[in-house]
Amino acid sequence: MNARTVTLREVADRAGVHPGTVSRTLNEATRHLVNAETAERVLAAVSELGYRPNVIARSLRTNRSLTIGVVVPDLTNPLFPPMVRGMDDRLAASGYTTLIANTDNDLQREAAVLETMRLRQVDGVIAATARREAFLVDQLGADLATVLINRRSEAERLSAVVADDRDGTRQAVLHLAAFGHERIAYIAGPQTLSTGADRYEAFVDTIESCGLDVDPAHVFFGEAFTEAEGVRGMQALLASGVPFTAVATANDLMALGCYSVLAEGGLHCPRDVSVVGYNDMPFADKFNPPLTTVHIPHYELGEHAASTLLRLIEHPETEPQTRLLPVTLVARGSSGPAPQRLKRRHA
Amino acid sequence: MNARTVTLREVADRAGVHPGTVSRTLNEATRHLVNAETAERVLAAVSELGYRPNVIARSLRTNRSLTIGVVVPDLTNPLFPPMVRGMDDRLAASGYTTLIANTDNDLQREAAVLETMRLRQVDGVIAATARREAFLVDQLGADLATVLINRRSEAERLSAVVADDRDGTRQAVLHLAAFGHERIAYIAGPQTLSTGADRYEAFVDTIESCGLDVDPAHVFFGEAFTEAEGVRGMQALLASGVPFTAVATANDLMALGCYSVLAEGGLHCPRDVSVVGYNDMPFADKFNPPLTTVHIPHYELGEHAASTLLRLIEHPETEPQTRLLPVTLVARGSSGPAPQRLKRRHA
DNA sequence: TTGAAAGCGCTAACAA
DNA sequence: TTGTTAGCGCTTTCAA
Repeated sequence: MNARTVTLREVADRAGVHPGTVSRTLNEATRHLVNAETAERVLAAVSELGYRPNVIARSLRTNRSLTIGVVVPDLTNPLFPPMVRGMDDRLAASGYTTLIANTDNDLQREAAVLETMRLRQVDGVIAATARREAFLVDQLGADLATVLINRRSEAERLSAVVADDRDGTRQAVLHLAAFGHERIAYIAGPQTLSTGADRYEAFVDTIESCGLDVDPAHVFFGEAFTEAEGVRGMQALLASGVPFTAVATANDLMALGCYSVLAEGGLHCPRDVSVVGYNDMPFADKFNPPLTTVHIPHYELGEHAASTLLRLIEHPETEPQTRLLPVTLVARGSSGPAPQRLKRRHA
Repeated sequence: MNARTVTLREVADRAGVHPGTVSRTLNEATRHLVNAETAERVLAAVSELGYRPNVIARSLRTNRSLTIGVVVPDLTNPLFPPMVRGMDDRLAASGYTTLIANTDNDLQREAAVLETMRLRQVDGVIAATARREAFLVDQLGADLATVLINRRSEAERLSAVVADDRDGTRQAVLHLAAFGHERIAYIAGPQTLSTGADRYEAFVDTIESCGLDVDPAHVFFGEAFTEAEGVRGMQALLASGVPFTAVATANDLMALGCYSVLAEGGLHCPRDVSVVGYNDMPFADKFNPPLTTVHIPHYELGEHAASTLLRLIEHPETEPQTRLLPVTLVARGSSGPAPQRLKRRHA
């Protein structure tokens, strides 16, 4: 702290009142209890002395830190900054401050991070980690207001705000089907993440609802939502020898991985193979070709998660609810009509 | 807070010692003052009761919040997440928690954000805002440990960690010169930001040191580091009618803006015009063409800023110092040999 | 090596 | 409407 710390007591002395009165003047909820004239005198003293309330002392007394913990796998993943901003903007508007922590999808770090947040007495937590095992769920929820984002609660015991992954995948597949594609491959995300599992299931459902078949050779299960896994996926798909004219991916980075394998193999996207991503990450429109993908309202997800959490803090007895936000397919250059004749797709 | 809050006093009771002893046991610095056996008993009680120290109470007492404020213009700008992670990783390792706030380059928000941080008794601030006017400088520094990142301190009164913008721009221009370009245009960033001004000055210096001239018609001053300004810049450059074979930009987004104008005008990059960006933003290698640009060690900038701040907090009397981190040109597909013959570059 | 006591700055129940 | 009082949970001087 700096030397120039003015306390409530000093303000009280200056205004010739009791510290309690100053406190009452400064607090919205109790301001009405104090005489207008007195309040004026207090406020004058406050500005003369440049008084700023000590939030820490207040928190100690009130047991509310006005702080919310936000847990993300990695802020560096372009998905999360918009979400976080959505939360922060909403929370800041209500006087809350946001504590952001990265877990790198590591359970140990996740535990450590949550511990830190508890120690800091956060009033609530928004968790953007997508792991399906109910690790957070067990720890939190019961004694800390918690909202999940981008991940449903398996047991439905926690409130969640998620994008409609099933519908998004459905739109992606229908988009390809409308282009006449009948052999559509899929590069799935990790099935340990709810996003990975949901999207894969929706893929299967939609393919079948189109009267098409899911050839096991047409599905690759990535171990992470990364470009490298996209590369592995497309390589495996091509190596299988089973022809396809389009591939849907569980994530834009994977789609990017497909791009490079296709290019290396002398295959043109979308002329030879259409590619559809997922997420509409920033600059997806700048890629070569511009990526057709499913847009997720990241910022709004964040906002809704924040609102939901705020409500939960106000009314702890609220029933958990899952909020599903709509997504939209963004058609760009990476998808087009199915080739007339199926050629072999070997690299 | 939840019902299950165990206090120091309860631990003391359980261990049959005085609260002071528990405190001493739990604090690194004073642990040696307590008998090994006693300490063991205390630690046992701690884990039996699941005690967690109340950080807020500690802060109130010690006047240290173990919290650092980080001020960025906009977390959504891909520059900042890696910086923030660099800081956070370093700070977390020392037990500090990071409070991130966005200003949107708005002075009012900046003031509000800093006020919030003061109220929260942050132990220090890292400011990543690049505005040149010494707004923060006036407010901070004197009474709060402050480190600037990505921006030098005009008066050199604050410590700063910056990338070597002059050298980066130099490298970019020399790269183009080595390709035989003699008419090199420049799309500059806002001159109100130190990054914008430094890079522009380095551009002029380097061009001249190459024995070339800076034609005023070859320079466009963007009002923001955005794609839209890149578009405006390239349009202006082409409209001027003064031929050029390459353009350096103060920022990757601006380079992206150039791409679209060139494409619209039927000009090929790099065959007709080479383009060089700045920052090496994520996925710059995925653009069409892959962008030649100057790589900045964002993560390391963050780490260094954090280390510098930590040192400053430990030793407040340290002289302010500016740390310059090296940058490197990354040659990719958007730059190539100058066309043999200068053609008119009208759109 | 440990206990006692005071107090960080604030809020809130109670009294006046 | 205001003052009084107590105390949030912790650290830290001082004394033993």
